[in-house]
Amino acid sequence: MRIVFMGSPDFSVKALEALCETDNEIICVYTQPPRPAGRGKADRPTAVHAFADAQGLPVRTPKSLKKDPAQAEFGALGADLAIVVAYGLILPQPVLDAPRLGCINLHASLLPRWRGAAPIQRAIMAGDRETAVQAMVMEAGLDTGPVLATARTDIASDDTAGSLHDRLAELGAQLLPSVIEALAGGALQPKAQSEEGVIYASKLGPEDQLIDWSKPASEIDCQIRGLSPFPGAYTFWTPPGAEKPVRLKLLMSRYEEDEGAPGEALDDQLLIGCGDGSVRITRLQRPGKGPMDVADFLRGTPIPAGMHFQ
RNA sequence: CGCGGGAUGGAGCAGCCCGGUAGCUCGUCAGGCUCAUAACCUGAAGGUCGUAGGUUCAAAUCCUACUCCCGCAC
Repeated sequence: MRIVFMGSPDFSVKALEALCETDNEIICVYTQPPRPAGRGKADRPTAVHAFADAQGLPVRTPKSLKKDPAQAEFGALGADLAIVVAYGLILPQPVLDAPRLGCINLHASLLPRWRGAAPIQRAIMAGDRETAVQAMVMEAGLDTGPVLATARTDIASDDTAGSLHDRLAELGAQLLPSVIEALAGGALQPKAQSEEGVIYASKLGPEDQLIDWSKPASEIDCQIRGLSPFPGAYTFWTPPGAEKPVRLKLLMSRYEEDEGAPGEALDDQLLIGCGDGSVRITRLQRPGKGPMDVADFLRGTPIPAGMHFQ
């Protein structure tokens, strides 16, 4: 089949890789245009862009697909199918209708739960015990289409957005080829999503990152792991001798039942009291430094019981 | 020319402002204590202080350039 692939971040690359190993023809790769990113403000191509270049695949990076020239170019490809994985642009109806077999989206949640931008992080932050990567037929609505296939996975108490992301990307990559094959043979029955349990996974913002120590420990633990390693949950802490508090990113934690004042260190091993219970921090990052295990951090910077975090 | 932080034995840090013997916590190794230990005691090894220049009697520390790492709403 002649397939158009549309995707942008790391998560999409796994799927594209898997696609490359099938005998389908990838006639074009759509991805977000290079944007100023990272340190030097330089325009950086997306992960998918870089991979496609390395594979010698043709790449297109329209800013939008709402206008006609872009839509006409898409239509002119004469694709059988479009595979969309975390592309980041809305596909208008004319685009959805262009490929002979339509557009298939790979989404990292158990729909209709966590439709939208940040399903992996939101699932962990909400304390979900299970999630999935699903293939669905795309419609005009945001992640509303009927589901074609599902690969489930449990969320462990030590999962982070990073570990879950990698696992789901892998599951998605495994799932995709069989979905395409079954679809080509007409053997797949799309199943409409339930109308109950619809939740949208809104984009992550700064208000999601700052830790409120008065919240229950279970929530804070999920917040820390759900935002790790990116963008990271943080708290403010004043180093000994310093005047201003600095941002401390907390990257890994474990829920504990010990009770204590919110934001206060309950021992010298970074057990921090919360509104209900406490969390043991096990990995963190201080400004200007790389991520490190708490044991390393404490060697250079002891945190005695009683110290406070904001 | 976007802004800011950082680089010091194996790990994590202090020292730099106010140049003058390389320091802390831990790890490693040896010995001791102990029924025993990741516990405790004693001792030892291990660093061209990111790189290249400059100033100086003397530079981790002051000046200049460079490299690499990190944060700034992916």
